[in-house]
Amino acid sequence: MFSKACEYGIKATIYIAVKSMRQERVSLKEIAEEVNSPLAFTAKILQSLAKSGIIDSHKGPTGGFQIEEPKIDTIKLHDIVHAIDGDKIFVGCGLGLEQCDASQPCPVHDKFVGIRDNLKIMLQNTSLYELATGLDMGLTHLKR
Amino acid sequence: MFSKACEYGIKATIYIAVKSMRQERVSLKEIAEEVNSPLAFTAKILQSLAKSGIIDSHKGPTGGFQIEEPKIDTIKLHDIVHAIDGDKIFVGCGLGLEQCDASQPCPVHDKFVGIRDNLKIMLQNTSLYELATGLDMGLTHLKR
DNA sequence: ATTATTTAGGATAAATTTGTCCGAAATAAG
DNA sequence: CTTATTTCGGACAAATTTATCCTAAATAAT
Repeated sequence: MFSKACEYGIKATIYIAVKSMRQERVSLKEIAEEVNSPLAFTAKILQSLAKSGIIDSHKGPTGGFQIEEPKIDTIKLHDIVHAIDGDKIFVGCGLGLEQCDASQPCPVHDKFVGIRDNLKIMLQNTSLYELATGLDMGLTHLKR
Repeated sequence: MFSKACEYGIKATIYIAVKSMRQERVSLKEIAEEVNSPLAFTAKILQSLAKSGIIDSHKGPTGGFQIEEPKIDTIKLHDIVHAIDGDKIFVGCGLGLEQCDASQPCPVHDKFVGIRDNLKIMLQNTSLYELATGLDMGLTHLKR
């Protein structure tokens, strides 16, 4: 469903959000450990999330990543996925046809659009805040 | 969503079904042309579909691929996807966790399960027959 | 200023997926 | 039986994704 990059990115962002809600910055090292993801690869992903403006990064000692608190509420899962995987999940024909729309559909067009709309709505409706809160309250986990 | 292999496999199977409903066998060459897929790669996919018992293959002149007519009705999109991509679309955590279930969920578990159930139900409910019929009636297309 | 720490970013490598090539095996037809 | 045709199957190649390594740049603290 999601790429590995996206999986790591989502987990990392949720973890950063939890810490940010406590006004704490977290280092790449800590993130990779707590999220069980390859460190160097995670670095790349965090880099692109930083460029997308979803997270903030700071170099040097006491540096690390964080998310401006007010943003935690407005950032949606959709934003994270889009920043990492682009719109390829949301766009394009289910069977790879170049031209496929309601007026000239592929055989699975309607059904595929239905599923994808569900996915899109879900991603747009779930906020980073709720994901981070669930983790912070111990209702969910990010490792293993 | 689907792998390229799966996209080609679905298109090919639908095309074979349309021909089979007219008691015609089709060659790999014709399939690849009509479905706009790389020939040699398509061959591999058809091979695995044949091994899975979804399609029949015959060597030699007048050989080619076909589907037993009564099967066209019972084969579901789910069967095709499963034969090619296995169950990886249907199984496993949305964030790649090894241990993730309702009792110890990842942050997106519930939402992810919901989407995937939709997908699974859709795949299990759409028959090859309806896909082939739509194509045969000119309501859908497989090229471009 | 110097040093230690941490992210940025480019180069490279490994793994997976996608795609090609070619000879072997089967088989229909002359 | 020979030949032409078609799928089978293994080896190989290209492209993409995943992952690592290393140096540079920034910056906090002494």
